[in-house]
Amino acid sequence: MTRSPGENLSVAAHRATLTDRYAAWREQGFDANRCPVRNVLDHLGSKWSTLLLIALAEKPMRFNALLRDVPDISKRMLTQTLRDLERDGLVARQVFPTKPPSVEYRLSASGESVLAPLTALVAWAEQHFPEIERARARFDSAARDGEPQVPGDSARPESPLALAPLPVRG
Amino acid sequence: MTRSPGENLSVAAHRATLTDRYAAWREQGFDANRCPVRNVLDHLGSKWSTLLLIALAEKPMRFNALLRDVPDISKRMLTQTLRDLERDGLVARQVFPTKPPSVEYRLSASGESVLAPLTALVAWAEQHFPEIERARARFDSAARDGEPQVPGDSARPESPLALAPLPVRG
DNA sequence: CCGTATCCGTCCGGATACTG
DNA sequence: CAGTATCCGGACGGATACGG
Repeated sequence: MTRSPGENLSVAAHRATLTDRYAAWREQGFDANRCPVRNVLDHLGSKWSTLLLIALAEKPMRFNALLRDVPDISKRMLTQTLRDLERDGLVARQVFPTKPPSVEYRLSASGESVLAPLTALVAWAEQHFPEIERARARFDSAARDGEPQVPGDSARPESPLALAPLPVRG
Repeated sequence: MTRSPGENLSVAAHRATLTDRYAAWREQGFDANRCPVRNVLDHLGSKWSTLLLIALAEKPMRFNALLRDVPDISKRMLTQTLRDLERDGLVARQVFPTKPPSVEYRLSASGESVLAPLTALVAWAEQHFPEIERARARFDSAARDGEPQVPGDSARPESPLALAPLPVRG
């Protein structure tokens, strides 16, 4: 476990920020309507929204272009996700009265501003993807084997100096 | 619309990165199993995972402590979300053989490393939350009014210099 | 205390067909 | 071209009861 002090400091800073924000939401009663995580990130985390934002990051696109570009998305979900993004003001929809009509979708200023944190998250995801796959494989095989006690495996350190036994109330 | 050139450059950089990554996934046939967005971010975007990561960022916690701390989550969902996070290697589960047994959950090294991009996204969400709420209100009221053509409203600029009319093929 | 098991309603999301 | 309408299976997610 040789970690650079810089890394630790950075982690500590993020930890402090998140803890602080978390406390702030808590003071507001954790109202789902006022908690940005539950209100904004839930949206961004929906199945197709990030993929659409990334697709639109390159250039404005029309409905069927997006349909071809983003694989496996259905018309229904494309419409719905675009509507949600439009409602949140991240994507602007522009209709051209041609015949047949054409509709173009583009990132708004808000939509462009989310690219920065999104890029960071995507970079993290790509970087840690192999590690995550390994973790999943380990977890799944351990589950299949009935999670036996592997003597040499100190990955899950059954700490001997445990918590004090809890007083059993009631 | 006075935007600093620095902001524009930054947007351009993120745009380029995302476009590049997107092209890479496309070359791999966009296999859902190999696309980090669909594979990793879908998980992080699930209803409770980010909230749990933030809660655990402060300090390791036990099951019932999390249950009290994160409002509105049920036992079922807490168990399930923690399992998912554990499977992905973001959270480590440690059992202490006390009586009654106690279980502690803590961020793993991976889990700590995700705090950085997560903090960025949370910060974005908090910062743009008022703007998003305004956008939603505008969208909803426009929908109620049957989306009429408002003369003075140049928010949705029905651009006169539109795309060249599309050649109607077929 | 830390879960699992079960039931059950809701909504997500795909397939298909139809419209302006 | 750009959607809407409808159907429908299955996953999500809460409530409750029970187990180690």
